[in-house]
Amino acid sequence: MYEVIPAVANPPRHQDEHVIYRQYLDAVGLQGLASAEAAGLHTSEWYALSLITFRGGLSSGELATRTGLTTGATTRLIDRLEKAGFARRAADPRDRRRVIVEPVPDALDRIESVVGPARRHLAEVLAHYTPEQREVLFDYFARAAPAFRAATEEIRASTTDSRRRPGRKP
Amino acid sequence: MYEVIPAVANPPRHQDEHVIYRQYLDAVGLQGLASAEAAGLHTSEWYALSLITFRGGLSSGELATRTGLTTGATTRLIDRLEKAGFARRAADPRDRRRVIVEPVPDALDRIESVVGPARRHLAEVLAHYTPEQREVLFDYFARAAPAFRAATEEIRASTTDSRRRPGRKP
DNA sequence: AGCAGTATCTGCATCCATGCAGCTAAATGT
DNA sequence: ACATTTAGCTGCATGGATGCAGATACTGCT
Repeated sequence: MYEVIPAVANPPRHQDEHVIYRQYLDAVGLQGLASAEAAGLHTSEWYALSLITFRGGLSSGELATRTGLTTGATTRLIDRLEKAGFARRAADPRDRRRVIVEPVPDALDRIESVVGPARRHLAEVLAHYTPEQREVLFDYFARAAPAFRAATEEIRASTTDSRRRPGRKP
Repeated sequence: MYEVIPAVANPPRHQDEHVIYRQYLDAVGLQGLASAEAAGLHTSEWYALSLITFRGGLSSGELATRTGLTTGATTRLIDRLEKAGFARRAADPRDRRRVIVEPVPDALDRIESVVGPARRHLAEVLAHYTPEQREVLFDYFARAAPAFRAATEEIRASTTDSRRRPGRKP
């Protein structure tokens, strides 16, 4: 993550930070996974829901592109999200072929209510910083989010080869 | 997450922080997901690998408990991790029935090398804080990780009912 | 030694997400 | 008007993860 920084000085602290950060990211990731599962969402559904929530709405095709699924699979994915009440389809007035997938706010809150209680641990952690320190933390959160999104895009872009589905036959 | 704090004063900033934090967590989660996929890992595999990596090694049974899978499914899971080179089985000298699953360090580094480049975005973000500010940030990372792990456990514990596999029938 | 309990593995069946290919509706270009 | 392209949906087939139940190997107790 930041071994990019000139390695000239590589004091023990550096290594510590690396490990700490890695474990932190891992912990956040697992918590997200558990949350998704608690909401009854599979990975791709959670991923898709995040995307449409962040953008406020996405067309089926855009979603297909972003997730890397075929349009057919995406249709099914939207079906599932819709059935579970997390998203709904809306018509695009500009282009009547298109389908805009929107998040359903109530359902999102529903997730939050499932996950919220457990997150009091986080609240406790955040609570014991001074206002100035919180300032720093939230500055980081605000800056890091786009950075993570950029990293995600790069990682996904490089994963078109998908070692997981090797030429499965003609 | 921290709406637990007395809601008496609920200034706009509060709401902002909430949104910022949520989007941040989401971004981190998606990045993790993308990383896992880039490494050719499915959700449960990634989850399991994180667990054994954090603990340095876990028995098959413990892994089954933690993941919520049956022992049979866990065997298969370990098979896949082993085949992919991310973990290996080791004998427990104390109890020869048991199998200890250990992470393979090289494979972990392999993941890091796939994901690392994209994370330079994060490095850039972290780089522009002063040492004092970094101190605060890493203090948070170190404290938040266990908090997330605790939250994860609670969430999973409450998800035994799994609305996803409704009485599927004899 | 024998017996009960425990840890893991294996065979079988099932479920479900996904790819693929063809289809219809709508937009766009000539 | 007609042809072409684009967006999304549906039928069919496949693969892979998982549960379940029984098999096997080992431990610990008596």
